Amino acid sequence: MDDATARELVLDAADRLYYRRGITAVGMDELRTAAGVSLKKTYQLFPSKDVIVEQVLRRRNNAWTRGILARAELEPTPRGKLLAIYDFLSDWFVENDFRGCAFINSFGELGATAPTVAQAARDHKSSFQAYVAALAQEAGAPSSLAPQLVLLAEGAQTTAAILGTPDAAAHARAAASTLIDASLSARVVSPEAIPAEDG
Amino acid sequence: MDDATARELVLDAADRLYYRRGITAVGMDELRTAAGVSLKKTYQLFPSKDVIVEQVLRRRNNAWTRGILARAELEPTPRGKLLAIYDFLSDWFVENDFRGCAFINSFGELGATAPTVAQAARDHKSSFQAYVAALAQEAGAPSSLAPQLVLLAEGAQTTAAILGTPDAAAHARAAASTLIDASLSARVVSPEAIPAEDG
DNA sequence: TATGCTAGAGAACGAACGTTCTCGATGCAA
DNA sequence: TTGCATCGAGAACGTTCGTTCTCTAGCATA
Repeated sequence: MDDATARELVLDAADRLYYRRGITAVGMDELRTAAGVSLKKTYQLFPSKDVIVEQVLRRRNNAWTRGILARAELEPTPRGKLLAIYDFLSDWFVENDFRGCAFINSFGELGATAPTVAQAARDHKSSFQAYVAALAQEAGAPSSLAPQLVLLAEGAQTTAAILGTPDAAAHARAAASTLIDASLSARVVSPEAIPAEDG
Repeated sequence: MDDATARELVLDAADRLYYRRGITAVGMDELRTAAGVSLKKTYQLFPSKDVIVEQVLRRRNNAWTRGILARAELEPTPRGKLLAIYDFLSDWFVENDFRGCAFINSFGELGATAPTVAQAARDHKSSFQAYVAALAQEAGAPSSLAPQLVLLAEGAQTTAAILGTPDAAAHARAAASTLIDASLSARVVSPEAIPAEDG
């Protein structure tokens, strides 16, 4: 078996199992069985379980970013791209194996004892914050809007996970829409942001 | 030593240690040392670690409810009581040992494998939802408001925990204020909700 | 066919867990 | 003082974990 494909098999299985049951609850033996890669080979490819966890989280972050961007591309306006975040969440929440945000979960599980896990969660959340902030600025909103929209997205993820209510995404979307409108109507419009009128 | 005080010592220490480092990371030996109660006595008072976890979460829920209600009592209006939630969060986030919502954390850690933990998290979150819904109704807001305010509170807790940014509470409060105002100005006013005017 | 080499299955190891057991010290009633 | 019940400290037990080691089967090459 190719090393690259073995690596992928391990990370695929680890992502699935860790997300479903938690990181601590899944031992290397179970991971090996699920991945179909021998324990020896697994330890040749990854020096320790910690490294597997780290790489799983990095892959999750990439997948999240790709998903958000793909949804945003369907929308022409910054406002639409911002609201697309909650459409992305809505699709995610109704998936059968949805169990909340992997970064929030792993932070709760290991954040206090595993610095790399805590750092991965921070990186993920702050890159999401930066993305929302850039879009909000494009939309001409004051800088206070972005952190508010982020809170709605984060709250929707934990609420949908714990209470099992996928409609948290719709509530978040409606609130976001209200906040965007309020921030745009209240802003001080800079001259160059006013579109030129023809005629 | 009295049984009741021993029980309290164990639960106090368990609450502190579990919250700081996670439930799985704290063994019974460390708990016994921190509580100053012998292992034998601990197992006389609690049949298993699971039961300790369960009672710790119940106590946390009670403390949360008391804290929220105490803050609300300072405010005369339903609107003020709703915003008091975020003032409560603000005070909490700047505490030295703040590490997020214990229910979100323990759900992420054990929710998938320990049904009683998942249930405790659900109970906590749904009782908070009911509290916010009652206040929103008192304020005369449509039923769509409460879930939105809840998302802000949940998002603020995870964001403040992971990113270490206590200002998440202020962002949530500002957003809540906007959402409350928007929902009240847009509502269909029932006749008896209009205050009588003198003169 | 003989010989290295590789790789997989799973045994083995040391540590840590939750829980139980042992044993010596202590306190109190008679 | 003696006998007895209780209690704390920590050893012990069985299990599980992450990680390493052993052993055997298969395979390519001479």
